[in-house]
Amino acid sequence: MPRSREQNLEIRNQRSEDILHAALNVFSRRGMVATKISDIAKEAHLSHGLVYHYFASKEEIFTRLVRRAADSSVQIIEQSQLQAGTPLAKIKWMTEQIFQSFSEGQYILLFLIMIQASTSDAVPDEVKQLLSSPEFKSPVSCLVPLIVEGQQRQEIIQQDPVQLAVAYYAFIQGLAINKLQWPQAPVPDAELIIKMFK
Amino acid sequence: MPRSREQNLEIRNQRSEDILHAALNVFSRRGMVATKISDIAKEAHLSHGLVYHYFASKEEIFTRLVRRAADSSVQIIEQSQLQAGTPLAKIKWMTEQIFQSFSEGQYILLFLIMIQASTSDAVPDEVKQLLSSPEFKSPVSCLVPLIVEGQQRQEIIQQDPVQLAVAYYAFIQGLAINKLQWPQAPVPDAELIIKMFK
DNA sequence: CTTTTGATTGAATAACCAGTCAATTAAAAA
DNA sequence: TTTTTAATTGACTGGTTATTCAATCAAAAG
Repeated sequence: MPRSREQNLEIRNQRSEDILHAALNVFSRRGMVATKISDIAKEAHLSHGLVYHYFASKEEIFTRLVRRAADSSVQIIEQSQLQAGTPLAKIKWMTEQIFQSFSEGQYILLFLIMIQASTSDAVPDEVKQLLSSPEFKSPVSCLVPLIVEGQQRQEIIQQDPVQLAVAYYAFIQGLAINKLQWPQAPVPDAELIIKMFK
Repeated sequence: MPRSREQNLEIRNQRSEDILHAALNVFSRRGMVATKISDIAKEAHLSHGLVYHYFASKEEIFTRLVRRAADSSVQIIEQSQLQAGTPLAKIKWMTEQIFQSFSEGQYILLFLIMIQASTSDAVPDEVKQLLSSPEFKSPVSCLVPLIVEGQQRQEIIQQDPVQLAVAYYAFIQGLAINKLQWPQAPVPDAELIIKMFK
């Protein structure tokens, strides 16, 4: 008798997780196109044939990771909305969460995948559709209402809220990229970025 | 009789400039690896064979653009040093120059090439050597002395100058990337980023 | 130890693309 | 118009990599 259904399921979950994890590491450093399936297989310590047993293509793997990255960012934003306190306090809390995750190691890679996805023309069509679909909430558009509320309470400077949100998000993206370039460089204090709202 | 030496020289200069210009556009949107020589040729309205008449390889073209980008950034930094005024005023002037160039259109693409060059593992070895060579001055290391001077004059907040420089540069990089994603989004005022030093 | 089933492998194939080169074209001047 | 020379073209070659698939392996249970 062979393995039970559950045992096989567990193996499959484990393997596909291994592959996604390996792919995240390689994609974030080399980009999707420059990454060979054999690079992913090597990183995950398995054969390239097995990668195709679990995923139809390199593009499917990339798309899965973009989905995951989008989910993560939504999660962080939603959690910050649930925090008690003023809008600015929520933004600060969110910033601290993001900075903390930058120092840990997997969320920042998802962040970098997201930057690739939204920056490069050389991504799968499915990714382009995902990012331009109405249900995809960009961090900038999520941030704007919070900023407006803070401005009504006079705790945030009176400036174009979209511009402030763009600047905030640009800063975060820039720090993520910097972290990739110099992993040992310290992440600044959340207060430094919050200053732009005052 | 054929064309004169000068006429041919002019044609060659023009063509190689066409190719570099086209390559800059395509590279910045698709990345080096995802860009085919035929993409560059199409963008420049000439045949792919001609690209090889002027350049030995795709990598040579990319490396040339990275050199150009490095030169541009050095130029802006040096110009800012020549400005009259306090260190913070110099930084502000530099920021304004950079923001202005972001709205124009070719310098920002060089900036994006530089980000690719320093972020991706999939760049030619020559680029890696260039960026790690001692004569290459990174913007961060150029900025640190200026920040230290500003701190001595009490016009810049007393914080780790490297961290401030990293944050400043991250912000600039992030804005460049944002501009690629949403070209119509307004570039913020230089004063917004200067706040972090106060 | 044998059987069963699905995970796993890697040789084989197919598609793509960088880079080459023989042939063509275009411009200038005789 | 003809000649000369260098720019320009695009069919072709070689190497690389995505993807397939027939064969093998490994674990569980009788």
